[in-house]
Amino acid sequence: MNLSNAIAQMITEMLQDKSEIEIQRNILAQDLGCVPSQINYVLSSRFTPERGFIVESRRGGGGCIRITRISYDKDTLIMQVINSVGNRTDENTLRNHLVNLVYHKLISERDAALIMAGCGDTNFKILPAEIRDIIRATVFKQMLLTAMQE
Amino acid sequence: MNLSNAIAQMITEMLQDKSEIEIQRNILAQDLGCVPSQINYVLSSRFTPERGFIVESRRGGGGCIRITRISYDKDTLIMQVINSVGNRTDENTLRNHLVNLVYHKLISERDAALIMAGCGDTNFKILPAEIRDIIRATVFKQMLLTAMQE
DNA sequence: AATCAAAGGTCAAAGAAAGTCAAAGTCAAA
DNA sequence: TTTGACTTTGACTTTCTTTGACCTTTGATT
Repeated sequence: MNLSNAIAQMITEMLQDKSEIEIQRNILAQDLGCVPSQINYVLSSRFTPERGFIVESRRGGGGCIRITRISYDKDTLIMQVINSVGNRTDENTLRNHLVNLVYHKLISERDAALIMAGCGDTNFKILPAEIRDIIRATVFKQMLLTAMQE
Repeated sequence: MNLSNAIAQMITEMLQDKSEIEIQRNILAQDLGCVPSQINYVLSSRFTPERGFIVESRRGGGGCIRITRISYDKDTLIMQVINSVGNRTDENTLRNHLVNLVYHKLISERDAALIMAGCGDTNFKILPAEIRDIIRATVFKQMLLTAMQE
């Protein structure tokens, strides 16, 4: 496992029973033995809005980074996801959405796996990249809506 | 025996008592004394959906290749379907396959609906017809295998 | 106000995987 | 013997990660 995943896991654990934590970037980096900017990398690659997080920060003395898990109104989360997907989306963003949907128990892990299988980049290898993202978005929305029925 | 067969056999052995392994391409290649891209060749020529495998990968630091095997002695009909689909298929044929699979209780109606949602012609409207059938077949096989994982 | 130290932020380069593709090699069948 | 399928190889590409130099913001001190 690489460093970034370890950091992400640690942060996730800190968030286990709270909906919000505050960390000090330099301290965390020192504890982990990595450079401070690596924390930023982890946050921007994994604690994204698609996965249901808000990240805020304050600089200067006493500064810190606050990571908040967004709580959604379930009825509208689906529509928000579909909206934010729009008519094109890449594989990673989609995976993030799915992680979030599963977390909020709007779809099962199984359905998520099935959807991911249908939307993975390998399926669209023969298509030019721009078209891939369009097809992916279409397939995704169709499947998601189907998964939501009943 | 040629190199590719040897590599395939080695991977098969690694999968003997697990249903899933993760390998590092460069390391395996080095162990075997072959160029890394040969691993890709073996995977794409032998560890295909038709033979009951799912192959996924991550690039970058800490990246790896995951190979999942579907236990196919048990699921013979599934494999027959996947094989008969081949690399292109139209929507109607697919629907018939799904009806048949549901009838034999090899997949749930729900899974069938999800798969159909992912493979329907509307999703591929913007693609030329020949390509549609190719993408559809790929998506279908991928999803069907995923649905089979317990 | 001016300054300073203590945060955190940005960005680009280097590193670490895996993927792609086409050229060249092999070998059996027609 | 020519052809065509399958294999081998390596140069080049893409994606993700790690690192470090430099920048900006903020609160405290003078």
